[in-house]
Amino acid sequence: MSAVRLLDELSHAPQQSEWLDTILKGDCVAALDRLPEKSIDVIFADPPYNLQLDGDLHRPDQSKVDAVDDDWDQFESFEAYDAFTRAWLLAARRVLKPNGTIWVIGSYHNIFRVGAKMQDLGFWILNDVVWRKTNPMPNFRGRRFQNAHETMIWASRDQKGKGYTFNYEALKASNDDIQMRSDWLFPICTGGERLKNDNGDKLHPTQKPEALLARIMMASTKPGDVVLDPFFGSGTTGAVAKRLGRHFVGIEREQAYIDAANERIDAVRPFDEADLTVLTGKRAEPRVAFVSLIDTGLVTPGATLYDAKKRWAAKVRADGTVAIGDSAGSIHKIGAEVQGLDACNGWTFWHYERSGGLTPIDELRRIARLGMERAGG
Amino acid sequence: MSAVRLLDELSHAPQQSEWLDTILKGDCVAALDRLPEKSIDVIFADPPYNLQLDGDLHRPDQSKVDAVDDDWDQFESFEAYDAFTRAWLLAARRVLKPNGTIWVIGSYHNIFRVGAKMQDLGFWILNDVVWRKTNPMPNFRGRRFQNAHETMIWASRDQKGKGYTFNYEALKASNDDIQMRSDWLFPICTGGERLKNDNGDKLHPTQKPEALLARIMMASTKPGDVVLDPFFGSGTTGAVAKRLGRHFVGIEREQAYIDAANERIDAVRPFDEADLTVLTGKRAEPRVAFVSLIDTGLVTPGATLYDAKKRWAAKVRADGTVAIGDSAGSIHKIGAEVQGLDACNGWTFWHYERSGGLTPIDELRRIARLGMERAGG
DNA sequence: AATCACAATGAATCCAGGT
DNA sequence: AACCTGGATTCATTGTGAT
Repeated sequence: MSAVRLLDELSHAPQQSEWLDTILKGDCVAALDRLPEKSIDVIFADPPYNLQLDGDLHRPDQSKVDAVDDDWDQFESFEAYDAFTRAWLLAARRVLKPNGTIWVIGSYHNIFRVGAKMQDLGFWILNDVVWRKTNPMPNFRGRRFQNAHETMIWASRDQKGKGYTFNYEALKASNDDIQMRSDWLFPICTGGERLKNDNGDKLHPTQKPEALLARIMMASTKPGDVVLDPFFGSGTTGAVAKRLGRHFVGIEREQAYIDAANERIDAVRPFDEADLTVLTGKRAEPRVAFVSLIDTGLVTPGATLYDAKKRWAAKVRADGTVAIGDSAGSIHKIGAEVQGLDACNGWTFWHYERSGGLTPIDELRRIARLGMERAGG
Repeated sequence: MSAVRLLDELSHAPQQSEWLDTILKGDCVAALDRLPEKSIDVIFADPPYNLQLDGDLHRPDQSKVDAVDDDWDQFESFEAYDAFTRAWLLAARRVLKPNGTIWVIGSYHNIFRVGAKMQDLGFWILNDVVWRKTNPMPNFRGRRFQNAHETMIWASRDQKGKGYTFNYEALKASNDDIQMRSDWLFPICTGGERLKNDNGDKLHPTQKPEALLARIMMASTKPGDVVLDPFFGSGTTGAVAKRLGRHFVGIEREQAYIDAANERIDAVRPFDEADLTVLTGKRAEPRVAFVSLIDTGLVTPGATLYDAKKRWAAKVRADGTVAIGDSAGSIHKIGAEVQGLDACNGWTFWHYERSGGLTPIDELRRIARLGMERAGG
C-alpha cells in the first residue's frame, strides 16, 4: 500500500523500504536530494511545459478553452525555466543507476530547452519518441497546423551507459514482428481513465494515458525495477508500475494530487507475472489525403478528373484541391457542388483516364495506402 | 536559368536580379551577410547534424553502413555547434522579412540545440512538425527504437510576427476537409529522385524528398515568394520552388553539389500558373460593411432580421446598425448581446425572410461582393 | 432496448486591420 | 504603441437525454 512520506520524517539516511512505492511530498529537487544515489532504474518526468498563453481562446461555438494556466507552469523567462530544468535534471541524474535511463516528455514550448540541457549535463540521447495523438485538440483559429503530438526524449545516464534495459525482442514480437518505431499512436486520456474532482471536472490538467506509460515501462524496465516520477501529478506512473510489477517512487507538491494518486494506485490489481506481455497500441486505419497522391506522383497538377459518365471535368491543382471554372475545393466539396448535393465521396465519384477507360481515383488511394501501412497511418 | 554567383563578383550591394534563382557559393554566414535585409519570405534550413558516430557502424551482414561522416559534419563539441547554430540563425534572421517564417529540420542529435537557440534569438515557434518516414533505415543493433522520424521547427521571425503566410484552407481541402496535423508521412528520398554521382553512389548524404519541400511551400508560401536555403546541398529546395512557381536562393560551399543542383533545377519544368492557384477562404475576401448593403439597396432601413430559430428579431436602421428594444449596435454586437456571448458573427447569425424561409444575410454579402468585383474592387 | 441528436471537452504559446 | 472592432474558426470521443 502506498503512503505519503513527509521529508521531515526522513532525518536519517532513508532505507529503501521507507520510500519504495510511496509518494514523497514536497519540492522535486529537495525530495530527490533525500534519496540515495544510484538507486533508480528508470525515471519518467513530465515537467511543466512553460506554456506562454496570451488571453483567452474560444472555440468556434464561442465556448472557452480550459487552458493550462496553473501557477506551477508560470516562469519569468527562458533563463528561469532553464535554471529550473538544470536543477531537477542534476538531482535526477544523481539518483539514477549508472545503467539507468530517463524519459522526459514535453511539447515544442519546452522540449528543445530540456533536450539541450540534458545533453549539456552528460545524458546520452538514445531516441526521441513521438507520441501521436489519435484525438488531439484542433487548432481553433486555423492559423497553424493542428498540434497533434508530443515529444519524449529517452536517454541514458552517460554516453558509456552500456547495459541499459531495452526489451527489443518483446517489443518487436508485440508489433507484428516489425521493430518498434520512434512514433507511437495513442489516444489522449479521457473517459473513465481520467480522474475527476468532486465537481466532475478533470482533477489534473495534464494526466497522461496509462497506455503510454505501459509502452515505456515494457520497453525500458524489467519486472521489479524501480521507476521514479519527479512530477507525479495524478499518479499514472505509479498505477502502471504497480500493474506491471514494477516499483515506483513519486514526488508531488500538492496534497490533493497525492491523495487522489494514492487512492488510484491502491485500486490497481497487478497483473500476474505470467501475463506481463506487452500491450499494443491502437492501429489506426491509414487515412489517405488526396494531396498525398500528388506527393507520390500518382496524380500530377493540371490533370483532369471526370465523373463516371464524363458529365463533369475537374482540374487538379498543386495545392491538392480541384477546380471547375471559378469553383475550387476538395474532391468531396466539388463533387457535391456539381451534383447539387450536400455531400459526396470524391474518392468514388471522380475518375481518371487510363487506357481509354475511366478508373476511380479510389484505386490510386489503394495504391498509396500500400506504402503507408507499415508506418501505421 | 540558374547560375553560380561567386561572392567576389558581388563587390557592390547586390541587386535582387543578381541572386534570385541562383546558388551563392561560399560559407553560409558570409553569403547571407551579402544579401539585403528583409528580402526573404521563407527559409528552409537543413543544417549539419553533428552526428557522433563512435567508430564504424556495421549491418548484421558486416557490410559497412555509409554513414554521415563527411568532415563538414564533425564538431569539436556542443559549444562549437551552438556557436555555429547561433551564427547562421542570426544571419538568416536578418534577411527574413518581418512577416517571414523559417523551417529547420533536424534529428535528436541537433534539433534540441537548434530549437533552444531559435527561441533565445527571438524566433517564435509556430509548430514542431514530425516527418514520419514510411521506409526508415532499421536499427541494426536492436538496442534502440527504429529512428523513424525527423523533426522540423516552423517559426516566425518575431513573437509579434503577424501576417505570416499559412494556406490553411488549401491544406484542409487537400486533406479530406480535415485540418492538417503536425505529423506528416512521406517516404525517404530513394530511387530515381535520388541524385547519384559517377560511381552510382548517392551524391549527397541527406537529400530530402521533394514531397516534403512541396508540402512546406504549399503551406507557408504564395506563388512568387522567395525561398532561401542556406544549406542547399543537392538543391531539393530549388527544384521544388521552381516547379511550384516560387523563387529560390541557395547557398552552398561545395562545387560538386552546386553543379549537380544547377543541372537538376534546369531540368525542372514549372507547373502551369493556373494550376498553382492557392485555395483561400473567407478571411481573404474583401471586407464588406453591413451599411453598404443598405447603400446598394439589398437591405432597406426598417427591415427585420431574425436568428435561425426566430427567437430574436432586430430592426435595421439607416445608419447600418440594428436595434432590439433599447439596444442598438452592429450586427455582431447585438447578436452577441442577445445570446449573452462575448462575440458573434452577425453575418451568419442574422437572417432575413425570403419566400417564407429564412436566409442568412451572409448571402447578401456574397451578392454585394460580386457587385464589387464587377466594379473592379 | 436501441438509436440518434446534441452537448461537452482536451498541455493552445491560435487575428488582422484600422484609429 | 495601445486600443478597438469586425468577424473567422474545430476533431475525436464521451456522456446525456430524448425519441
